[in-house]
This record gives sequence, C-alpha cells and structure tokens, in this order.
Amino acid sequence: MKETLNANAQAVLEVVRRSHNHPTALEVYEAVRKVRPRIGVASVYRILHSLAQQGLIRELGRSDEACRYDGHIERHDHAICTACGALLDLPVEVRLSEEALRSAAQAAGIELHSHEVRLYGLCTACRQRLQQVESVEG
Amino acid sequence: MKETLNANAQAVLEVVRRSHNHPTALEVYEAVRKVRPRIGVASVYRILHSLAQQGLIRELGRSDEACRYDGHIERHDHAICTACGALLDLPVEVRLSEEALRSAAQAAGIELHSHEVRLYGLCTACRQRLQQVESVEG
DNA sequence: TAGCAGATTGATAATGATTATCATTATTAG
DNA sequence: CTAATAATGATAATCATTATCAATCTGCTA
Repeated sequence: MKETLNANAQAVLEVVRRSHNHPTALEVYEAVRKVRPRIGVASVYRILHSLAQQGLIRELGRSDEACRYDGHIERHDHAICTACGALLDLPVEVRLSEEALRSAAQAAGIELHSHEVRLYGLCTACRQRLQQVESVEG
Repeated sequence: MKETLNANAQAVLEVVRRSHNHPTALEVYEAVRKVRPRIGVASVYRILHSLAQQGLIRELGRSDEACRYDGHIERHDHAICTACGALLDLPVEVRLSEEALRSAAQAAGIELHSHEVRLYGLCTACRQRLQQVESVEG
C-alpha cells in the first residue's frame, strides 16, 4: 500500500490530468519521458495501474487497440465512433433513475459502484468522410 | 460485399450464438476447430469481423484482455466486475429517455446509432472472496 | 470440359500492447 | 554506516491481432 506519490508518479499523474484526449499508456510514456528521461515503460504501466487503483485516474476499457486513461474521475459518459474508434467525453450527463440502476444491479447480482452510458455512432469527421465515399461510389 | 455465409462462417456464427458467455476470438477458434478442423485463426478473425459488420453478431469492446463477441444482437446492457473483469448481460433494460439520448448525442456531435449502459461493481464471487480476505487481514 | 482470373483460405511471420524477470539502485530500519 | 527491503528500468517474454503470401477453390469462358 503506497500512499505518497514519488516524482515519477507525480509526473505521470500530471500528464494524464493535463491531456484531454484519453492518452494510451505509451502516449503517457512518451510525454513523461520529456520531464523524466530515465523512466521506463514498465514503471509507467505500474504507476498507471497504481493511480487507477487509488482512484486518482480512471482506466477506460480499450475501445480500439490500446487501453486509455482519463484524468476526469468524476462520473461521466462517453460517445464512441463506430468508424474510427474515437472515444469522446460527453459534456452532459445522460440522466437515469437511481431506481432503474439499483434494480438492474440487483438483477445482475452485482454490488453497484458506478455506471456509464456509452453512445455509439458516427463522429462528425467520419460522417463526412463516409458521405464522400458514398457519393464517389454511388 | 458477401451476402451468403459459407460453411466456415456458418460454423463461427453457430458457435457465437450458442455460447452465452461472450467468447474471445481465440475461444471461438478453439470451438470452431472441433467442427471444422482445418480452419485457421486468420479466417476466424476475418469471419468475426465480417459477421459483426453485417450485424449478425456484436463485437464488445475488450474490457479486460481480449475482444469478446456476443450472439445477442438486440440492444442490451452490461455489468462489469471491477475485480475479475467478468462481463455479464443485464437481464433487464436500464430505461432512459429518448430525449436525453438525443440531446447527449447532439452535444457530442455524433450521429447516434445505439447505446449501452454499463454498471460497474463487484460480482457475487468477488464480493465473497474480498470479504474473506478482509476478515483474515483485519 | 479444360483452363484461367480472381477470390478465399490458412500457415506463418510480424506487429503492438502489456507483463514478467531480474540485476541495479534507492530507501529505510537498526 | 550497514544490512534488509522496496522500487526502478532494461530487456525478454507473452498474448491478441493483423499482414503476407502461396495454395486452393470459384465461377466463367472458350
């Protein structure tokens, strides 16, 4: 059990908090390297897991290729582009009733700690890109 | 564009539909091998992607280590154990309003196709396991 | 029906993310 | 200060997935 953060862990936490685009572990590694050049990948992975376990950052299930991290630890929802895999924070909360959550958790037999709504669809860029392809092919 | 499913694809689809525990691609491969021994991993991956693209199965973002597939293509929600990574289908729907969804999608700038609610917490097994650890350590 | 163009397949190598190993270094207790 | 212990990072190993490519199958034409 580690309570205080050393310089490496501080740097990792800083990077994750400062980046608003859900960096992967390797991206965090590259960024942290600039300020702590001697750090290795293994330590970055170790620190990320440890920070996530302490609730200081959030580990997002990998939607496309690699696991991504989020400095926003307040509960929030996501939108995921089914074409390019982009994972966006929703700026608004999708409201749902406590009662619905509680009964669903009970039905599944789990002790509910948190929840997330995921919206799937096409982001603006992909929508435009696909329309162009259609018009060329069609 | 392929419309008809050949014997390999049929077998893969059968396996995914028959298994009620979100198999990984490798698990599907092992199961399909029993009925089509000459099939290779590459084909299984190809077929899984193709079936998912045709909407015949659903590709679940990898919650723990590997990508998992679901024969249930009707929209449904999931519960995820934060301790062991288990991914469970919710037997009931977590109801939320069309209006809330639509406005959230608009705020994120995506064209909404589907959505999913994810409940995070401890499954029964992990709850018990962790209680035991506590009582031993405490 | 034979022969061929193109698609499909599967064995295998390659890739990319993550984890394990382990010698070295830093930290702490005595 | 020294011994014990924990933390670190370089590197190898692992695991899922993808790319490559020769072999095979498909439908089609002559």
